[in-house]
Amino acid sequence: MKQNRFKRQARDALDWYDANARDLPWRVGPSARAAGLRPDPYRVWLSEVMLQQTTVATVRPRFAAFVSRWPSVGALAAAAEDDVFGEWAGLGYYARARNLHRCAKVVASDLNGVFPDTEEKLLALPGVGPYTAAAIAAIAFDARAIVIDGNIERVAARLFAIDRPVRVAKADIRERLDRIWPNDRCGDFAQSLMDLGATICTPRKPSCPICPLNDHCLAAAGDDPARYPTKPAKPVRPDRAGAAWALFDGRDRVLLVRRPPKGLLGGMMALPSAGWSDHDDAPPAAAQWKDAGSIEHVFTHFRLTLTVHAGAAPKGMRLREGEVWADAASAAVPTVMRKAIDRAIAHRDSRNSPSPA
DNA sequence: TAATCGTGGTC
DNA sequence: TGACCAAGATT
Repeated sequence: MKQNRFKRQARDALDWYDANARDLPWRVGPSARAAGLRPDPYRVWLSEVMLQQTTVATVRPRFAAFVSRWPSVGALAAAAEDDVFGEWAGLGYYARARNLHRCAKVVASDLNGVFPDTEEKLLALPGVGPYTAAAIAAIAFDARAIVIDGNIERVAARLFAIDRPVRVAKADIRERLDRIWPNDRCGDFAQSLMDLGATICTPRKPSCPICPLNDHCLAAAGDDPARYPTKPAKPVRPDRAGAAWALFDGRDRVLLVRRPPKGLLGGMMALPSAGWSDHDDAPPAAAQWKDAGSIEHVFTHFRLTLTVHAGAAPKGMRLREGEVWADAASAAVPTVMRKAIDRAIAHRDSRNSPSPA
């Protein structure tokens, strides 16, 4: 297929994409794409939100679970917020789950269930920032939007040999990308650069010899393509410590409370805990607390050592406001809380049936 | 603007 | 083992 309407960089990337695009559940296949079929905006939006700072491998099964349970934006909008949080548990960045549900409600109620087809309107939706707005516009609607994610930023920094840190070179990168960006197949071009970044133009040890953009790449012409993009040094991660209390009833259930709607683990169910975030819970009432050991967890900006206390609920105990009993082994909670609950369960079981040393 | 916000995989 | 990294948004 001749594609003379494209600049050479775009033509080469698109040709490569036509032969090598990753098969992903939120995309349409090559034959459907050739027939002019576009992907479902709902699925594009959902995948883009899930993929924010999250790997394809992690998203794949979660995306399948979401679209199976909620096949349309209307279905998602009609869901209970708690069910959305439950499906999101373990995915991280929990503000995304809240904004996802808010966005679904806006689209379903105010926009008749139809996603906007322009960057500007998409940008107004909750949880949709500059990247996601451009990605949806380009991929779902083939609008001419310049899509810049971490992959494309890296590919561009190498293609144009941009020496300054990407933080300060953002406008320059956008300008240079604009010059080679096609006027149609914008979504495919964006995804071609993302696939290139994920499979060939990787952060470490890029496979320049097999790259379709090798002939155009200023970094590849130099002696160390991997030195682009330049990144500032990361700040050190401080240590924090706290306590969590796992109160069990007699039937393998554990007491959970809901975290405040904003901030760390916002809106998610969790063990009562204190001392490590800006929110402290009071310890529940137990006849006696036993030290169940501790767990470690690494967040984006600190490391946490959480001391876990395990106890049994007093007979006839009544739940206070916001407290619930949940099956300890299967409760939908953030990973740090899953570790803590598992630690408490292990402690309880080791006490009940000591294993041989 | 810079800080905040999770988690799992890789080398 | 620890540092880096992944289809960023919000305030």
